[in-house]
Formats: sequence, C-alpha cells, structure tokens
Amino acid sequence: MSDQHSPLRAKRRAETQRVIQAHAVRLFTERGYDATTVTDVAEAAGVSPMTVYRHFPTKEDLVLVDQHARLVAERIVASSAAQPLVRRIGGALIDSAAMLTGGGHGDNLTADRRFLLARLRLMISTPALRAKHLDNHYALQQAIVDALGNDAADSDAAFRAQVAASACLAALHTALVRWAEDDGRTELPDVIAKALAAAFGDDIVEPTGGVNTSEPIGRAERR
Amino acid sequence: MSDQHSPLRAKRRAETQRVIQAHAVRLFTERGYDATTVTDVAEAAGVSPMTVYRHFPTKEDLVLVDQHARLVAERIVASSAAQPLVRRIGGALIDSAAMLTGGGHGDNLTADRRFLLARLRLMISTPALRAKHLDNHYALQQAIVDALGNDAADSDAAFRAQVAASACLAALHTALVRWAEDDGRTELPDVIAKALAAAFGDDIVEPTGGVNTSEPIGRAERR
DNA sequence: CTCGTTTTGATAGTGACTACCAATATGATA
DNA sequence: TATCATATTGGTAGTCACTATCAAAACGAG
Repeated sequence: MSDQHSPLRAKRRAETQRVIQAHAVRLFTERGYDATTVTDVAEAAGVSPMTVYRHFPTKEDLVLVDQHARLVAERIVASSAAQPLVRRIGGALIDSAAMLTGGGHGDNLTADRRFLLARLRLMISTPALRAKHLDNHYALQQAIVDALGNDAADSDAAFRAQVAASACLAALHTALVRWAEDDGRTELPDVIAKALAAAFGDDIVEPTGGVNTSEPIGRAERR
Repeated sequence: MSDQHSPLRAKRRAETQRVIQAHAVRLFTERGYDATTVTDVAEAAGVSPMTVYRHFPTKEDLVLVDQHARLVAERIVASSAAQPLVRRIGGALIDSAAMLTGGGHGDNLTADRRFLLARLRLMISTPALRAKHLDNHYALQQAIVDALGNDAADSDAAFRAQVAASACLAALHTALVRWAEDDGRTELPDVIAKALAAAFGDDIVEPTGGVNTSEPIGRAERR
C-alpha cells in the first residue's frame, strides 16, 4: 500500500516500527514478556495502543519479525540441484546466517547483534514466543521445499524433501539456542555448520574433505 | 490430589475430561477452531465454562493432550548407550508410535485411531495448535536429552544430543503430517522409520542391513 | 447418615485483539 | 503556496481467552 507509492512514507513507517519494536524488546527483557502489556509498549514508544497493533498484528510479532524466509529460499533456488538435499538446505541456512550476523558495518554490527541476541533470548525463554517461532520455522520449511523445486508428482521425493528441510531447521534452531547461550561470542554460521555435521555426518556439510571434527576453523565463506 | 486417594473419583474425573474433549474436537472440526468458543464447548458438553478451564488449562489443551513424552523417555533410558544417538532416539519414537496406534483391541482401535487422526488434522491445520504442538515437541526434546544421560560436563556431547533429538523429532513431525495426509491408512511406525531413513540414511534405522530403500515391509517390531 | 473432600458454578476482572469511525498529518499537485 | 487525496493515527466499544475468589452442591468414606 504505502511502500509502492511513496518511498518517504515507507521510511517513516519503518522508523516508527523500529522505535516501537526497540521499546518492546527492552520492556520485555526488563519486566518479562507476560508482565508487559501492549499498552505499556505503546506508552513507552509514545504512541497509542492502536498504532502498535497496526504495525504489529500480534504481541508476539513485536519480537519475531522474520524476513529470513525469503533470504533462505533465494539461496536454495540458486544452489545446484545435483547436491544432496541436506547440503543444499544447510548451505543456504549457513549463508543466510552469515548475512544476518555479519551484515553490519563497524559499531553498528555490535548493536545489531546485541538486539538480535536479545530477541533470540526472549524467543527461547518465553513459551508463547518460542511456539510461534517454531511455527514460523514450519512455514519456512514449506518455503524451502517449494524452492527445492521437486516434482510434485513424485510424492516420495516430496516427502524426503520435507524430512530434509524439517531436520535441517531443527538443527538450525538448536544452533541458535547454543549461540544465544554463548552470548553470540562464537560465529553463528560455524555453530550451524557444527549442528548440521552432528546431525548428518561431518562429510555432508563441507565437501572439501576436512578432517577437523569438532571445531571448524575457517570462515563460513562458501560458494 | 484426587488420583491418589480415591480411584473412583479419578475415574469420574477422567470420564468428564473425555466427554469434554470429544465434544471439543467435534465442534472444532465442524465449525473450525477459532470460530468455536470455549463456552460453546462447555455448552455442548453440558458443563459450565469454569469446569472446562479446570480440566484443560488452555483452549489448545483441548486438542493437545500428550503424555507421549513419558513413553518416549522411558524407552530412551532402556535403550543401549552403545548405539548411535539417532538410532536410540528413532527406535524410541517408532516403538512409542507403535504403542499409541496399535494399542487398541478390535473395534476400539478404529475409533481411537479416528479420534487421533481428527486431533492431528486440527493440530496441523490450525496455526495456534500447530505452534503449541511444536513447542511441546521442544519440551519433549529436552526430556529426550535428559533421558540420554550424557555427562553434563561435556558440553559438546550435550550439543550433539540436542541436535540429534531435535532432528529426530522434526522427522517425526513430518511423518505425522504424512500419516494424517494418508488418513492413517499406512502404518505410522513405518512412516516414521521411512522419515528417519530419509534424514539420516537407510542404514541408521534398521541395523539388520536390508536393501529395501523405499518401502519397509516388516512390522515395526524391534528389539 | 453425616462429614470432609472434591467438584462445580457464578461473578467480576484483566488483557489481547478487532471492528468502526473520526481526526490529523503528509506528500504531491494546481 | 494553497489544496486535495491518502496514509496514518486515535478513540470507543465489544468479543474472547483466561484468572482470581467465594459459595454451593455432589459424592465417597466412615
């Protein structure tokens, strides 16, 4: 609606969303998610509760904004169909994570990463947020399967694609939890690669047959 | 509280729970989950809304009663620690599924299976239910990791256990979806075995090295 | 048959969320 | 610059899930 006609309005809109979300995550972290009402968030952000609901359809969305899906799907379709499924998916997940955590410049990187960590911690510790986040992963799974572009006719291949995608996303989620527990000190793509290796074997994630089982050393620079 | 002192009261209580849940699943299936209020369920079951909330803490629990966790955890601790992680977990999941779907006798089997399928379909198609169900799986994952009994000291082994458990449960969920899509015509343990094989390789699920890749024929009678 | 416990019910309240409608701000145009 | 279409915001009232709190009723055990 707005981002089509006027880029100025879109920018203003994105800014208010950012402000609201920042106050929300701060309050949720300080007082707890359930103890904080949407009205509290609105007050802190200096807007009315209606405005909050207009920008974020549910209270959970104040924490769970994910455009992650598009990123991953694009990398899936760009990957070679000759590779095994888990490698195609795993590679896309690692690359997307590298893009998310390494995208900032200079000091912004730290702030962005801290904000991402704060949201992640909320997601993990709050049941309602965790549930909706896992369901978002389920939607991402469907997007991945679609992006893999298998024949819809071969239902057996479709099933294998579903299994591969769900298992890879499960590994991703476990990696995210681990990363949050480490306060983001480790490199997220490395943790994801480690999780994928633990699930599917060390040979599946790195085609260039390295022998390092526990600690991948190199940068997560692939393709 | 009640199930300790008087078995008669426990039986009455279980019966009312069963009645309420049956009406709930029926109404949810007929009118849709969101379009059915808890008051509607209470009316249909002939009780007050308060009584519904006393037996089922949330509306979602009217569909999602799972004691599945205990079953799986028991089989995990009973499994041999010498086997690889995914085999221990996968075997427990398959056995528990066999117990859930094959437990009935005679005609009861059909009714129970139909009820299970109805709940499963609701779980898959309703976002709120799907989210909470996936979160239940997350709790089950923790139970599995605990049951595996790894050293809490070795954080790397703990991480591998988390990854293995989450990936196995992801495969289980995909299998459940597939089973529901087939209207329960296939054998659930076989579908789960197939999903695990698709995720981790055909050799991991059946130690007796069969060569049948696609369709496991034998009963899921293991150990 | 009575007593203590369990179960149930009614009332009032909170908070997330959704219409619906009015007011305001804003960017583009005459 | 003044105006206009439109985007954005705010207020009101209402629904529904869910939670106290307290009283009434049912029920098994003595």
